[in-house]
Amino acid sequence: MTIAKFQELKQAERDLRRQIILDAALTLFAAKDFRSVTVREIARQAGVSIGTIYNYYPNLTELFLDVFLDCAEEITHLLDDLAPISAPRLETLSIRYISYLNDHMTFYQMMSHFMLGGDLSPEANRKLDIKMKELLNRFESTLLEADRKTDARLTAHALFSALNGIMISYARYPGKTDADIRRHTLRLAGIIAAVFTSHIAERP
Amino acid sequence: MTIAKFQELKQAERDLRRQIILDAALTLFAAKDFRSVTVREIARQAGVSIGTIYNYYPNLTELFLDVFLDCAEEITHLLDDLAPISAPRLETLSIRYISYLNDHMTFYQMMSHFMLGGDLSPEANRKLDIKMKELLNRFESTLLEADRKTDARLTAHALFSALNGIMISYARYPGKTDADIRRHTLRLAGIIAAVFTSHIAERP
Amino acid sequence: MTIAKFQELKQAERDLRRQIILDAALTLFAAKDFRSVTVREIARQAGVSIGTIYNYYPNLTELFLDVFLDCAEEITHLLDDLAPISAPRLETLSIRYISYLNDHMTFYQMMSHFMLGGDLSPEANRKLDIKMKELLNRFESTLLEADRKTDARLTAHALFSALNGIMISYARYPGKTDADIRRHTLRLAGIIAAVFTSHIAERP
Amino acid sequence: MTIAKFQELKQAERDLRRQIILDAALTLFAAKDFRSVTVREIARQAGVSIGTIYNYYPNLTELFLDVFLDCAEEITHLLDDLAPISAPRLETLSIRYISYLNDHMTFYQMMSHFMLGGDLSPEANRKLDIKMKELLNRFESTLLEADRKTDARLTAHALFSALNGIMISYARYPGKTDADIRRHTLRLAGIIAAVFTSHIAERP
DNA sequence: AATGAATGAGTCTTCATTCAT
DNA sequence: AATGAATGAAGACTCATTCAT
Repeated sequence: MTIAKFQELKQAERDLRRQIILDAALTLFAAKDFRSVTVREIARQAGVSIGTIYNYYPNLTELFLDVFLDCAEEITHLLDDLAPISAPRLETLSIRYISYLNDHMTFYQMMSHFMLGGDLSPEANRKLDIKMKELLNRFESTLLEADRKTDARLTAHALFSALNGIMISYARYPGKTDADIRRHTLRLAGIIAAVFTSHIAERP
Repeated sequence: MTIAKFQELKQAERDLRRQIILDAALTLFAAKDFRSVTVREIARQAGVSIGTIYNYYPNLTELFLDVFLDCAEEITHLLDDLAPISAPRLETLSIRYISYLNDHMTFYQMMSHFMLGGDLSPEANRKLDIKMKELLNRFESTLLEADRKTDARLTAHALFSALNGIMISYARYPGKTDADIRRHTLRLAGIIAAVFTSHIAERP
Repeated sequence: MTIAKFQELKQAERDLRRQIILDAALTLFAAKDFRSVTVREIARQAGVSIGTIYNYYPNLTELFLDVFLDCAEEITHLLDDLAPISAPRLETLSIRYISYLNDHMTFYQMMSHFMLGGDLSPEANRKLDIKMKELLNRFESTLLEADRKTDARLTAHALFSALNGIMISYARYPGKTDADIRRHTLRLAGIIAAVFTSHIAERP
Repeated sequence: MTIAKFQELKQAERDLRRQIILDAALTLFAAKDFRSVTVREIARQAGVSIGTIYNYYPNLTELFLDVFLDCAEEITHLLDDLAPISAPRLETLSIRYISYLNDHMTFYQMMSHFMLGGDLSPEANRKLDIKMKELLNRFESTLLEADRKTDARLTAHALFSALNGIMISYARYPGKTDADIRRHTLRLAGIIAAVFTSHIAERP
């Protein structure tokens, strides 16, 4: 029993340090393109040695992936809490998603990185796929709640895609402030939500 | 007069070599992630020296950007030729755009790279903005043709975004072949086109 | 008395664990170059922690040396058992020695490592010298038995050298199997033994 | 014609710099175990940048191998010049070989390294084999000159082995100076030569 | 204008060793 | 005495860019 407790504490400490490393990485990502962040920087920011980083992750890519997965989980939960909310579900969902992306551009950059190019280990690939599927599920279930007649899966894919495209198209806008961009991307999210909502509603 | 001719030829030669370099880069991009292509590789593929490349471009980024701009121009023209086509304009536009992206993943990767992170010179930024606006214009004009009452500009942004998001979401799909991905992404393009079309039509 | 017993057991346990570590190292050496074997690997193979290894050895080099000394002792004893054997002593000795080297390339690699380069502590050096001398003694005594008139010490050195050189020259042979190499090295051992035997016999 | 000259000079310059790098490496090897010499050190010693080293060699191993091959060629030629020398050929050959090894311990260490463990590319392996065979040929031809009846090839292998073993056995000798070691190893070389010579002579 | 060798800062990663528990 | 996470110095190697020819 005591030993079990000890093990538990050990694990808790390990989890904590892992979290410290993740947070350090995330902090750095906020300041610059995540691809240009080095192990040394992360180590310094986390207040641990370089070796420790490799004690928790086999390589940088896996660390980056973990940051991504953490974010994916966070946004997934945020969309979960949507459930009790009443009316225009699609709009709330869309707004919330795009709002998150505005606040976490790194997440979006990583999504682009891993979904388009990233050479991941099979195991890492599996983890990525699972998390992406979970995220997608929130869109699907929200659509099902809005209209049970729709082919939810496919429409969910379309909606998910549509929202994801907003940032790639407008995260960068000549001479606009972050606030401008947020306003514009949220407006687009609203339009897309409206378009999909009307599409569903229109069905007899 | 003779001198003018000489200058002209000189310029033609220069343009040709520049095109050779661009083609070499594009060829390499077809085989691997553009971020991992080196100057040396491009030089070898183009049959010129490294120095020559720097004679045409101040740095690698500008060369990459030029490849991107070339592709942007190409797809813009492809969407132009749509004009004479009658009926379901939105669908044709969407299918054609996504079809191009399937064939030119590098273009899409670069769009993601430059739109999200790329540190470009002001001049490069300007060129990028112009080309992106031209591309966007095709979406806007197509929408206007479909329905003059819509707030075309904003809806065009939404549609453009929606389509762009397809690739980031599904260019990579666990255990699917390129053909599978093409089929799925084109289907999603169709759905998005349909959704936008029905949205427009429904207006009184 | 009881305390003495306790101490004795303690020591026995210590010796056992030390042996376990040595065996683990030897097992790993069978699979790969000993210089590329890490403490971590040895620890895992032995089923002990890294710290424990440093409890028995001040550093990796001393552990490697201990493995080497163990092997040296083993081969020395193998050559000892030669005593009762009658006739062509030199040949039997040579064959047996080279046969051992074929089976324990690590021993040979270590001999090369420690004899040529290894920076050892004075204490370690002393241990190495003693064991090498013991091994050499077997060659000397065998020579003396074969012919009491020879300057056995020097000829023993020459024979020992001659045999040692076989492996460095032919342990690696382009496109040959282990069996081929064993056959060839044993044949060379035979020749060298014959050469030395005839040299001794020829004396008036 | 002029262009040819130009190319020739270019190549000469390249060869020269390559030689400078090789010499730098050899100089460092004289002071410490060649396995502990770093790229940085070689670059500094050669007065070139790290990058330049990699401009001439794909990796450190190939550079080390080249140093080895150069030495192998050198000693091979030294043994060649033996030809005009009259009588006790085997002894002269042996003495000269061991003398060279005393002066070039690095060569011997490398031989041990590459022959026992070194992971080389197939191409590198081929080069190594060729040079070793050339070296071995000198022993074979010397033996043939000494006695045409012997199975020269095999005896050459045995002699070559026997000499090679001298250094691994006595390059390091407790409390002896370099001069002592040289004296002892040369004496052993003499004995081995004598043993082989008498073996050959004794044949009817 | 074309060439391509030289540059070297900067990267990730390894691994023997330490030491608090 | 056993543990094993933390350490961080050190290494090999890359590659965009420069510049003398």
